[in-house]
Amino acid sequence: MSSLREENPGFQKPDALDRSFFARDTVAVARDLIGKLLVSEAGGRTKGVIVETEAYLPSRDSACHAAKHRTSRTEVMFGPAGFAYVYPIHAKYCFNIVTEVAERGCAVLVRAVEPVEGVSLMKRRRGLDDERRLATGPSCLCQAMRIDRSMNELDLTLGSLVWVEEGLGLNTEPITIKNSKRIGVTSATNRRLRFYVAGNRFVSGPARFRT
DNA sequence: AACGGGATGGTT
DNA sequence: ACCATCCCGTTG
Repeated sequence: MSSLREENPGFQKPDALDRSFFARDTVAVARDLIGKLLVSEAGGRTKGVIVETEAYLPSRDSACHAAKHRTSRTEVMFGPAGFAYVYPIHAKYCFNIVTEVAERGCAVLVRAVEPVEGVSLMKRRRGLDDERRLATGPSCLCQAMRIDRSMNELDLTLGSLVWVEEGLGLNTEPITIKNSKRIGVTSATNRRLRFYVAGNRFVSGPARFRT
């Protein structure tokens, strides 16, 4: 009886992207999230432009957590789109957004943002001054924006605590979105399911993964 | 209860 | 290339 799992169409902030955005093909959502704004009001407001994502597909994707078994950990992935799937790994966290229709088991991992608000807060949380490294990498992003396990199963379309907004892009220049193999994934490596802003310095991975 | 493997990230 | 660190799913 988790109230988080209920859909609340009447209470969403105008700014938050609605469920119809997330309830689409996972690759399309991963690609379209590039350039959008990720906002967190957990312990103070932080905001960043999404510059890197990865798609984890509902079928024939052995790297997707939901692929093998439906367990308590992956339960939220089988619910409606627009909910957060936050899971721990190596004593850190990764932030995902559930996609498509319920029962499929798929999501998009947000791997990096370019900080645009709450930079000093991010610096304090990360213990760093180097802006480039504040929210580059999925677990660094979570630490910078204070996203943790308590946000698992949060409805992001409510526009409360954590949500995604329409962005005007990184700057006035047109951006190029490129794709590559997913980082750290050892199976299903034939598919190019990682999307990133070409040449953006806030994208994670070695140099050849950022150009 | 015990075990092994990560959608990591920082260091060598 | 190595490994600290810890959660989770599986196996016994």
